[in-house]
Amino acid sequence: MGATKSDHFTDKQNAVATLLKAMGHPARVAIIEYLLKVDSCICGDIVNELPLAQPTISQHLKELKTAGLIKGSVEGNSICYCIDEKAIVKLQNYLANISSKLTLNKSNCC
Amino acid sequence: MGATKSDHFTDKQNAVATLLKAMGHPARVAIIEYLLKVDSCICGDIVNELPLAQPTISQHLKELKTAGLIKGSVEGNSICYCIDEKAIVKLQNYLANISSKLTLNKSNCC
DNA sequence: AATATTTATCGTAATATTGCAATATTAAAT
DNA sequence: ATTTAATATTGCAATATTACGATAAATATT
Repeated sequence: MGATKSDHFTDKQNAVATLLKAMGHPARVAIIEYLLKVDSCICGDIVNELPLAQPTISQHLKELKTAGLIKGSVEGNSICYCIDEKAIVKLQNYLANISSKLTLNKSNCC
Repeated sequence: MGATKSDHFTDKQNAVATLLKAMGHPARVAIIEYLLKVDSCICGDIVNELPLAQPTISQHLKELKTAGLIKGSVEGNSICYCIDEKAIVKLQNYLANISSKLTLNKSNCC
């Protein structure tokens, strides 16, 4: 084996896992942070910012886009990427929900 | 290649990525949700709840534990697992920070 | 002590991910 | 139409992950 058994879990669980996994790599965290830093979605530049080869970054950008964490639109001969706020909010809400349930249940034994 | 170049990124970026990655699998999302559902950290049972073999679950639990998302303590002949609130809060804060910066920068072009 | 129960570890096969060089694609600029 | 610049795709090697059967380790129970 080796393939994740996604069909055994709920759609919600798979959806959340997909988002978390997409962000679960330092290069992709760095990309998100860079997009955040440059404020609006500045085009290009990402390759010069990170210590990775251009094809590698392109691949990471694709993964972030597929997961729905960033959006990209063609802008001249370069491409303009920016964070998709909706995805971030989704994750934020999911974690906030866990967190609030945890603080409610103070019966924790560990 | 194939190994992540963690040494090229900041400690913070690596730390966040590690947490996100640990949660970035449906089985581990399901484990977290189950621990949340049963309120306090009930021991055992996890294997019966999920559609995966016992060694596989044991492995996922280990990953969650290594990442710091859950804590486990021996309780008789079984082991008592529960969510480590600190890790959840860390992720929550990280995403909240991104989110607030995004809503501030309404100069988004996409 | 022997048995049962629970969890961990080992070994291994299947698959996925990461990273990059080489190359292709696309659109702007000359 | 050529050249330049930016991004994507392909192909491939190295490594990591996922999953499970078999087995081990630890503790409870009888």
